[in-house]
Amino acid sequence: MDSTSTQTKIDDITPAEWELMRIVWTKGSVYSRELISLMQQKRDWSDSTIKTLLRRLVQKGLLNTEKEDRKFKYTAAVEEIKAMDVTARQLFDHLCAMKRGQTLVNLIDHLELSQSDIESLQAVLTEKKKTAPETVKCDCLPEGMDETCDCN
Amino acid sequence: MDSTSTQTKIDDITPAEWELMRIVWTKGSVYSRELISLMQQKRDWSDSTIKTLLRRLVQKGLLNTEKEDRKFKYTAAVEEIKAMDVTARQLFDHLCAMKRGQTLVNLIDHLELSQSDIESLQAVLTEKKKTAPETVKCDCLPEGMDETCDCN
DNA sequence: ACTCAACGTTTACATTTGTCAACTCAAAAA
DNA sequence: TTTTTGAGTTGACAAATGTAAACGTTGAGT
Repeated sequence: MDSTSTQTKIDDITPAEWELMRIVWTKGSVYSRELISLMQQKRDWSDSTIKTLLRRLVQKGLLNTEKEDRKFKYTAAVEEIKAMDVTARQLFDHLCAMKRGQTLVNLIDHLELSQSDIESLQAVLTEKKKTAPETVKCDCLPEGMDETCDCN
Repeated sequence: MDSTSTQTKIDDITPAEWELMRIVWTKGSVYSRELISLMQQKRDWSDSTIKTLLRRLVQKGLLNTEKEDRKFKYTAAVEEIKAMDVTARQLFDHLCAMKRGQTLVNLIDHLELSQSDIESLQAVLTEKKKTAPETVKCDCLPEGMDETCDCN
């Protein structure tokens, strides 16, 4: 992956970068100055730090810049929902397949969701239930070694 | 945080470390040899690499060791579900509060869940719906700046 | 025309993470 | 007893990440 590559590394957003991306996604497009001041109201980061993060985000293909006067206007190069989906899936890939459901239950129990979020979730679950398997096997051990799994 | 600290860094499990932890959690307790051979059936990592990861996991307080003969028996120092929960919450903390529901919908749609997982999810949702707010506000911008939010 | 403030660019540096090779020791085998 | 081998320990190193100072350029104000 050379520096000329404009490959989007959507699956590689660091925590610090998420914070900036959220602002960009929410505002649609922002100038660095605005970004910096908004960011500094949430985190105690220096201007420099933020500029560096911005530069890296552009390199990673997550932000686009448009020169306007002397300054740059930043806009997201990837959809917020897309980034969220990729990241969430990535995380769940690390979890034992057998325990993903429980993790979701705990997560949902902990999150604040709106009435309509809940309705959408119920809808997708109803649909999913029609073809859901009776059980999902643990996939923590190498292929063909499932018998050894002590999963409770 | 000095090296003598045995503080459990449960919120700081790297991808490579997850792979090892999964094996430990699934098997309950394992000797490094077994761990290494199981791991090598999934990843092309050298013995050394795995030993290093193991060492770091012990340092982080995620694995416990028990000397038996010359070798160590490794056991998880934290519960799998606990680690999963913490990690999942951490991830969702990075996402716009307003779009967490949609992300969950997409995630659930993509995961393979068992009948009972789905039932548990439906149960928790039914319960949650009773007190769920009508809407959840975007929390991407600094406090008191919500009005500026362009969230769709 | 001169100076300063605002922006972007370069450098820098400590940590963390992914990956290993080399080394030490004692148990096991020859 | 000498050798081999399996386990754990050290040292290394590059890339990624968090953080930030210093520097260069140019438009705006004096």
